[in-house]
Amino acid sequence: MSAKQRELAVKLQKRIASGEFSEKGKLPTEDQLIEQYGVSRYCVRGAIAMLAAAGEVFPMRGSGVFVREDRAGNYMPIGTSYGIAADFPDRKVSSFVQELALIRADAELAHRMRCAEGDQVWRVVRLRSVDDQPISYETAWYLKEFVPYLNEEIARGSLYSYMRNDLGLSFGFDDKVIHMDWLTAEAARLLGLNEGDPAICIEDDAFLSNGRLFNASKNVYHYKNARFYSMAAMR
Amino acid sequence: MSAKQRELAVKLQKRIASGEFSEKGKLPTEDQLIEQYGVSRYCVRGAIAMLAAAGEVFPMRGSGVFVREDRAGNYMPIGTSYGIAADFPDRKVSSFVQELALIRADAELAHRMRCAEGDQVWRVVRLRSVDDQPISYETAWYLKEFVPYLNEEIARGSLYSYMRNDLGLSFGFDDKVIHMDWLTAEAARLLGLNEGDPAICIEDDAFLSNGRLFNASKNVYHYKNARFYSMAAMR
DNA sequence: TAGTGGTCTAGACCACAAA
DNA sequence: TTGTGGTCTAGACCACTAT
Repeated sequence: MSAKQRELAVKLQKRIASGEFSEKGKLPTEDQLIEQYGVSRYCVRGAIAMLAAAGEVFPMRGSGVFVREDRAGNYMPIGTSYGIAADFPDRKVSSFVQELALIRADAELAHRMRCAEGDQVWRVVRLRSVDDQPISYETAWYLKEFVPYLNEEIARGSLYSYMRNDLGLSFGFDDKVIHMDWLTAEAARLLGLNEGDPAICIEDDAFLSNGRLFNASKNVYHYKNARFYSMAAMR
Repeated sequence: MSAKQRELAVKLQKRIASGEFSEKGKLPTEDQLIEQYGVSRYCVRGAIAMLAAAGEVFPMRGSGVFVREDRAGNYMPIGTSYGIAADFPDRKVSSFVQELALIRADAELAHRMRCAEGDQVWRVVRLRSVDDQPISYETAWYLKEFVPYLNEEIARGSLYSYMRNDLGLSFGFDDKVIHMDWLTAEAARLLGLNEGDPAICIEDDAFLSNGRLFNASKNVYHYKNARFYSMAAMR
C-alpha cells in the first residue's frame, strides 16, 4: 500500500486508540474523512482497508465503519498482509545470536534457496523473545548475493530493517508453511523446554520484489508462549 | 471482492493452469486485459490482486505480472483473505458427524458466543478428512438465532454453503487463533492417533457482515496430515 | 526512451441499513 | 427515503524495468 494511505491509517489508528470514536462506535464517514484530510476517496478506502485487514475496524455497507472490540493481546500475527504489523508495533522483540557463519550451500540448501550448489549463504541462528519471554528458535539463511555483509550486532537487531534501509532491498512477498515439529536438544535448552517436546514450526521463504528468493528460515515456537492470530474477510 | 473481478480472476486462473502463459512467464499487460475482456482497469487490477493474494502471480512494477512457480500442494490455506480458496477448490473434503445437538449456553459458552446464558446453540462435532485422510476433529457451535434448523445430512455437507445459499446469511470476517494443544481420547481415536499426542489447534470465531458472531469452532489437527500455508505481500 | 504496474483523482451508480 | 459503503469507469501522472 502506498505511503499516503499508510499515513492516514496510522492517524486513524491513533484516533481509535485514543477512544475518540468509542461513543458512536464507528469512524467518520468516508466523505467526512475525505474532507478532514483533504485526500481522495481512493486514499480513504485504502487506509480503511488496512485497518480492516489488521482487525481494527469492520466496514458495514450502508451503515458505517465500526471499531472492533479489542481482541485479546498476546498473539503474534501470521500472514501480515500489507505489512500493517510493522506499522503498529506493540511488542518488544529481542534476538540472541547463537551462530553466524558464512557457508556454502550443499545440494539440499541450494534447492531450498533456489541457488547453485556452492553459492555463499549466511546462516544465522537466533533465540527470539517477545516481551522477555523466549518465543522461538530461528534458523535462517540469507543469500550473500543480496546480503553482502552481516555481523552479530546487526543480527541482534532487526535484519529486516537492515536489509530494507541499509542495503536498499525491496521486498516482494513471502510464503509460510506451518506444521508440527519436535524440539532438538539445543532448541529445547534455549527455550527452557525439553528435547522432544512438540513445537509449532513455521518455514518461511521470502522473496524480493523482483521475484528472487533471498531468505529462507525455519522457526520452532515455544508451545506455551507462542499463539498466533489471523484475521480474514469472508466476502 | 466483487463478482465481476472474481469472474475475471477465475478466467485468468484457468488460462494460467492451461499453461498458456508458461512461455513468456507472465500475463498480458493490464491494458491488454482491459481490451480482451472489455472491462475497466479497476476490475483488471482487482482480479490480479486476488490471484496475487492466492500466490498464483506476482506483479512487478515496470515489468509485468509474472506467473509464480508451483508451490507444493498438500497444504491447507490459512487466512483465506477474499475467499479465493472457495473459488479454486482442488481438494476433496468429507465430514463425518459425531454429534449434533441443540443445547443451551452455559456461562463459558455464552461468553465465547457473545450471547446470553441459556440461549440455544447448535453443537456439532465432526471428523473432517481431506483427500480421504483424517485431518481434524472439529467442535463447532452455531447460534440458533441465525441457524434455525440443522440436521445430520446438512452437517455432512458444507455448513458454509448451506448458511450462505439456503439461509441467506452474509459473512463478514473471521478471527483465528492458532496454538498447540493435546488430543483428547475421543479425538485421538477418530484421528487414528494416541491420547495426549500434540496437535495444532485453531480456534475460529466467525462473524456476519453485520458484525454479529454466529459461529465459533475449535479444530484440532492431525499432526502428520495437516500442514498449512500462508502467503503475504511484504510491501 | 518506451513500456508497465502503482498511485491518485473526480465522479457515477449500485446495494444495503436505518430511520 | 436518506445515508452509507461497494463497485465501476475514465483518465492522469508517478516509479520502476528494460532496452
